[in-house]
Amino acid sequence: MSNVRVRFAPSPTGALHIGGIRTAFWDWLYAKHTGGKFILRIEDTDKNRETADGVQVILDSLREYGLDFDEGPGIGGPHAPYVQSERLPIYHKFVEQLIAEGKAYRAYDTPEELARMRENQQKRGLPPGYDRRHRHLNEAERAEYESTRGSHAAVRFAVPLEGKVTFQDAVYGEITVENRVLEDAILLKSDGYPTYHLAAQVDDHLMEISHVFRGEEWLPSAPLHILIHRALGWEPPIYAHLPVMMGPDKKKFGKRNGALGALEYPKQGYLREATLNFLALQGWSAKEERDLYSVPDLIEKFDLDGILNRSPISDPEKLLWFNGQYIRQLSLADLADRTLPFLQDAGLVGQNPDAETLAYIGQVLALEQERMKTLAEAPALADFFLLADDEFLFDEKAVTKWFAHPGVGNRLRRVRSRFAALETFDAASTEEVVRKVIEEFAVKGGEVIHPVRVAVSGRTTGPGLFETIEALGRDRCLRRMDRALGMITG
RNA sequence: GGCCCCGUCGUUCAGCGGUUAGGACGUCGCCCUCUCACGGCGAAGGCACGAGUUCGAUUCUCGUCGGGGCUACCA
Repeated sequence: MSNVRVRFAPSPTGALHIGGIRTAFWDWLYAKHTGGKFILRIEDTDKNRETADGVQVILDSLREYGLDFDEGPGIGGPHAPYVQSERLPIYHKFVEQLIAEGKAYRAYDTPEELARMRENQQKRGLPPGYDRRHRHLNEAERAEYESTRGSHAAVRFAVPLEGKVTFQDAVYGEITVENRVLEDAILLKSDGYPTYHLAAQVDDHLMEISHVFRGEEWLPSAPLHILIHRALGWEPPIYAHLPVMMGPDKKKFGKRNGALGALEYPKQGYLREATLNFLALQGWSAKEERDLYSVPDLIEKFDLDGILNRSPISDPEKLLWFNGQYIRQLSLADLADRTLPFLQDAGLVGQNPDAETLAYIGQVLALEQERMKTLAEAPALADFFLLADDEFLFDEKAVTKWFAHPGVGNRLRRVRSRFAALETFDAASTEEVVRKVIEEFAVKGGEVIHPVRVAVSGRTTGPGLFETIEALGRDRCLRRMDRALGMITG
């Protein structure tokens, strides 16, 4: 049994983006790898940014990717509650303790005063930051502020004025920061809610978190967090700051530069195992020349040592490649299960397909599997299989290219009548027919094969012609060829 | 501006003082072939720059340049 306890601590502010899934996945992997626990904690301390369905989106997203947690909202655990807004008294208690020990102080500044202060600093070319004006108020001043503004005071951390903080980050190595560059950060907001700075430290300690995986954007405030832990008399957890994933524009990957919400990827036809494989490699490496890893592989290989300290630029093409790889690995039954909803959404299959339809879909997908890069491409790839014989569309270019050749009508007519007379109608027998006709007319294979393909599918690309013909069946092929014959000019 | 982090093909990841600098995606070419795709083979393409240290630097140190993050009563 390991003592590793990692937590994923998102804020319920809307769509959990794909970077969040990467963090959660790495937490989960590390817990699985070490036999530790994975904890979910909701950091809802900013009621302004919170969305109504925020928590549900987080829960849904984690479930979508199979990232089950051992403790958290809904399932509880030894350190419940796991929602910060339900832990307010806990934070208040520690804030009181810090104030009593002179390690934090009440600050009465109004937002306007702070804005003015920053404005002045800017004007004078000084680095912006709280000037600690309320840190050393005398008794009379404090009493005065307390009586006039006491009800909306904030509590700030009294950063030691001298010294420095040194710590070992699991990813970035030794980090040293001088205390004097640190701010007297707000611990408790005037609305009674704690800031991340306080709440996360208190909870990480109380929940016995051993390793904190979080974005690199937190690196600058890590020393502050360590100072807070120490002020409370606690040993800080091990920090592993993760390189931020970047978009194609080399900016933090987000909605603005192409990142989709975690739940959007499956909707667009991406397989969870492909997305996870891709995400695992966004800033982590097993230090070998390999790309394809199953989730069990990753559980076995994932370690702190492989986490890189430079930000990867997310490449959508690579994700697409992963997806194609995983689609091809799918069993036919699994592929059909997962693709059916896309076919239904496109109106190509009804809501309750019968066994015969399901079998046909399986047959069709077997032919299209190797050319699908996402599940969402299935309708466009396979519509001609599923649409009625007089309904599927003929590609205009295909028609002008192949139906105008001299003699094409005669060749097609002969194929059609031979097809009609065939005893068994399958890929082998129809190919034999077509080859024979090619021979009889003494033309190049394409002069027969391509027009037949366009006739039965309406297009020039797709699975092998004879497999297509077999899947379609004789009746549909004959009707389609008749329809095509009506369009032929050559 | 200040503080912090980073710098190997277009992208990504190996390399950890001596290598023809390797794999993958993408690109291009060839093969397979009824098309498309899959698959196979091959090609182009990189150590940001400058000083040091060293017999020898992609690898160690410093500087320059470049990129990123932070600088809220948001996380």
